[in-house]
Amino acid sequence: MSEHDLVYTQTEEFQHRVLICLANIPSGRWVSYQQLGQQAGFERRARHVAKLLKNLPDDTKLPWHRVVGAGGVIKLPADTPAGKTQRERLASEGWLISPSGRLR
DNA sequence: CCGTTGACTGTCG
DNA sequence: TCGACAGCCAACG
Repeated sequence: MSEHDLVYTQTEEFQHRVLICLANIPSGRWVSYQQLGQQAGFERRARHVAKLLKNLPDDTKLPWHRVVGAGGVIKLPADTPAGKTQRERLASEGWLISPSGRLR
């Protein structure tokens, strides 16, 4: 057994908890990167939450589209595949999206 | 060890 | 409302 098997790093803990919280976000709601990090127990890692989401496999069933910027603003550019997917999904869950990306 | 890099954020003008 | 900017912090080269 290697030392790695014994040490649950901060990073692994962070990723594990964030993904669990992500899976629990109900349809029709959104959370900011920062809020998701806080729910997972990490206060100042909004950017790391973003990085984690970015690295998710394309075929993941996790609701990554419900994670947006503070105040409910979509951060992914509208002219990218992921950006379009996010807008489509949020719209299908009842959100109106202003040109600037703000959810209503 | 150090500078860069982000699906970020709050403050300021 | 919008851009610039300073914090943020692990990962990378």
